[in-house]
Amino acid sequence: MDGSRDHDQKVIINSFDDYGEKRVVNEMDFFADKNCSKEASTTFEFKKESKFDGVEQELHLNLSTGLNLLTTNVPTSDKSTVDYTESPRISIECVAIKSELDRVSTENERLRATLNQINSKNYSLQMQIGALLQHQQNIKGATTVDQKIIDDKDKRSHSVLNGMEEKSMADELQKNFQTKIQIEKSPEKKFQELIPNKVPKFHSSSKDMDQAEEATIKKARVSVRARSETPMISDGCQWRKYGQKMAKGNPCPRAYYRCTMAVGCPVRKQVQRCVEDRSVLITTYQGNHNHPLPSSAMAMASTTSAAASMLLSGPMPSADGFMNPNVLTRTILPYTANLASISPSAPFPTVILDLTNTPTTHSHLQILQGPQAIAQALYNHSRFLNRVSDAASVSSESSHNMMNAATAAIASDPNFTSALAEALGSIIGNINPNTGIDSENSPKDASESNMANVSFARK
DNA sequence: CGGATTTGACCAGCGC
DNA sequence: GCGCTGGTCAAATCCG
Repeated sequence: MDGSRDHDQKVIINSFDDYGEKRVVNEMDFFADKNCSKEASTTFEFKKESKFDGVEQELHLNLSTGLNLLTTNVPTSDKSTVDYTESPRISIECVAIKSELDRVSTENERLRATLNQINSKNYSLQMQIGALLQHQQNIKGATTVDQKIIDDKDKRSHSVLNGMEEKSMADELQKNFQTKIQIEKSPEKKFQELIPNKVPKFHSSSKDMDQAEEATIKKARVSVRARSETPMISDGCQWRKYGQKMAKGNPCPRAYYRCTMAVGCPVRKQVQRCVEDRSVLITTYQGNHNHPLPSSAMAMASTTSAAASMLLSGPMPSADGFMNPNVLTRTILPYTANLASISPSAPFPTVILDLTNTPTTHSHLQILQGPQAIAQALYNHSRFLNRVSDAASVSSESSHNMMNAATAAIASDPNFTSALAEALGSIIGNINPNTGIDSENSPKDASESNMANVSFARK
């Protein structure tokens, strides 16, 4: 929460809740003329704004403190100076309010940390469930994901009817998962055979698996396409150029940068103009930062980190020759099968975020029209999470909240790049969307885009 | 003068 | 083995 006090003694407080929605404490005006009456008590108006499907929703919450903070001693002609010696009560109560705000803020931080932990664990479990269901679907064919969820739901309902306690249900689910894991081991080997040689292979032992996942995360890339006349988009990080090469098939040179915000930070990025449209700048990020990031850099860094995690959830063979990289492919965008696909030309697992408003000629790319389409896609994923959450006896509220967060972030944030990154981050789950998004340091051109494309590439 | 950029050299992976 | 390509290194150069 940040606040500022203008010369009229009106305290304006903007805050971002756990899901990135901007909350405006619209009025906290201790000394406005209209409040200068003995009967006046300080009113905090919390105005929560969100936008979905073009409908602006506002939640007004008026809180009356019951404190009469105004006195007739306050000169209305000079509101910027308050004689606290004449009104010691004002000073004391201001301090009390500030103390209370600090306490609430601290409590909020603590709850947020707890919520993040829960969300992280929840997401991890959900992804495991999704991956298992996906495997099951591919193997058995006839059994759909929805059917499995319905089955799980039926089991849970049946258990509830039988008076089983939640712990028993959890145990049952856990047993089911363990059984599924054993069942899926064989198909996993089968799947490995389908992976091209360039793809880091998933090994059977857990130790090797960890190493493979770590290596994959390091190699996983996030490519951002955005219109920009500048040679490099501003993403909040400090970069040092260490090389430039002419890439095959592109007359524009490719520049290589490394993060210089900390010694030994492994993050690299490549910047190159699109051969098809020189106004489009392609920025490819690789690696995870090993140091704290400023809020202005958090959105993009979170996206790259989330993308690496996404790619780790495992690709799936598909009938069209491409390989859908993970369960997210069919959950976040279940009705746009070609949107998330594998590009045979990508040397590393790559997530492509297309923030331009021009359709590309890539056969595997598909354009979503506007923020609402993104929100719809995210909503689809949210629905999936809801179903899985239900099946796993986990509250679906968090998924709804994620949807709201994603929608609000995309629809309300004037900086579309940050909004998309934030939305993705909140969906992926292991990112704290409350870390501030600095719209001033983000590329202007991205904010002008009203169209986005998310695709996945892996080879 | 120190940090950033430029640019040719070098290396590794891959396909033929 | 050789050539091609992508990625990185490091000396030279630039710049504030």
